[in-house]
Amino acid sequence: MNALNISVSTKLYNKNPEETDLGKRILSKSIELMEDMGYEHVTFKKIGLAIESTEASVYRYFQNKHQLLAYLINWYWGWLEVKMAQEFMMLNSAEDKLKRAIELLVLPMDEDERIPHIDEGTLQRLVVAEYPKIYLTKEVDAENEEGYFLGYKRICDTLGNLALQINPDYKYPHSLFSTVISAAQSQQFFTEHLPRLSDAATGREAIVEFLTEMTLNSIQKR
Amino acid sequence: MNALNISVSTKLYNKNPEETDLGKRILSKSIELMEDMGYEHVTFKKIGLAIESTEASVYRYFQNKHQLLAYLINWYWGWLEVKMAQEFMMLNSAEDKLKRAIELLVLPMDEDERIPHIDEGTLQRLVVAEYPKIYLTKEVDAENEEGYFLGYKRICDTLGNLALQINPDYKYPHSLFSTVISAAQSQQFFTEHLPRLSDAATGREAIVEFLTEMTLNSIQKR
DNA sequence: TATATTTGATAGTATTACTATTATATTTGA
DNA sequence: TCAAATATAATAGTAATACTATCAAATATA
Repeated sequence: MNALNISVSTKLYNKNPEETDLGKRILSKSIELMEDMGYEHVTFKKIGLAIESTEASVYRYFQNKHQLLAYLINWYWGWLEVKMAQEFMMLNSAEDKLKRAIELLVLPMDEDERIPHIDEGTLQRLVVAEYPKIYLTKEVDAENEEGYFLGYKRICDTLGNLALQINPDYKYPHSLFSTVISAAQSQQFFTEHLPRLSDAATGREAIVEFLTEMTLNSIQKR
Repeated sequence: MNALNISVSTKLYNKNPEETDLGKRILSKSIELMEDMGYEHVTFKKIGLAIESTEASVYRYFQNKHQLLAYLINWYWGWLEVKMAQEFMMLNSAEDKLKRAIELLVLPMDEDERIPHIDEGTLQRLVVAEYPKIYLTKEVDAENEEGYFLGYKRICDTLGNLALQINPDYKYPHSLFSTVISAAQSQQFFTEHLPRLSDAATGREAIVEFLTEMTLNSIQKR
């Protein structure tokens, strides 16, 4: 049992990986492998090898690689939600909470030692590199019904509600935060790989500033 | 020869598909197939069948499916750039040009009858559904050097310069427009498949309004 | 008409994404 | 504590995919 448990929809696994040692090794090693060689180059055979077990064992926990990625990404959003809730308790204004949320999305993450089998920093980089792949498929509607995207939707809602506290007339809270969250990811990627698509040569702080300005200017009553 | 020719980097094909009848059929049918069944489910064998030729023929034009998608998406950005240039001639203020650019990104496209082998409307939907897949790979740095993302970068630059005409002190023109362009795509996708991530139940006009507001509020001097 | 190029037809290989089977551990619970 | 249930390891096998190679027929070009 963990000191902290992140809940992920049961549709995202065959057998709950958090409940066994082997399951935890699968999570831990697949984060590492996917971040190292990229989602496309990972196979269940390679994961089996990395966990010193077999391909078949991995299949017992996850139906396929896509489901495994969806699990990991949902776990990340769930964990970020917990993290945000913790930090929001120490802040009063909705504006401060939004600012902090943007920092959490962009700044590097420390390992949460309550959950030793998951390296949150590596997972964050994995999400940056792979995240749109879980919904950009022809199966999106079916998977949406199975709860594949709940984690992400909940975070958008939370932040959208903060925006409405600042300006109850703001018309686009969902669009704004799905945009901000996905920009938080893609600006990190662009800064590293396609710098002409960002102005953040100075690093992550600049991304935070860009997103914070964009968010607050959009919401503001005028 | 076309009345209008969109130039795409020679690194994006083995043999120029615009130069032969078979090549044009490959473009036309692969847009259709990818939009219908999704990138992942398309194979060169299926394209070969659709063009009433063979797998090997498709390989003569493109090294692999990823390169083919990159070609199509670059073609789309090239074409959009031409379209924007045309429309901008009829407008005076930078603000009007930005507004029109956002409409072109979001509103459905009519077929350009100067280019009969490419259905721009279908291609636009393909870009919405698949576009991040061309850069979210471990090969991104190598492919960036080959010019895989030039079309996109040029459009970001053009729009960024318009923003600087409105406010020469604006600090994040590249970040802003890579964000706006990618939000233009993802909001279309979300509206259709994950509506809780957008507020555009009323349709594309709402997306245009959301993006226009966000853009102008971000740029504005204050 | 000779030559070069493009295409069509076919074959073959390595890898991937699974499914199935069975023997052996390990856990559970009566 | 022993029997039953469950989990895992080891292995095998299949269909599809992503290519590469070969060669003859068709077509264009000089």
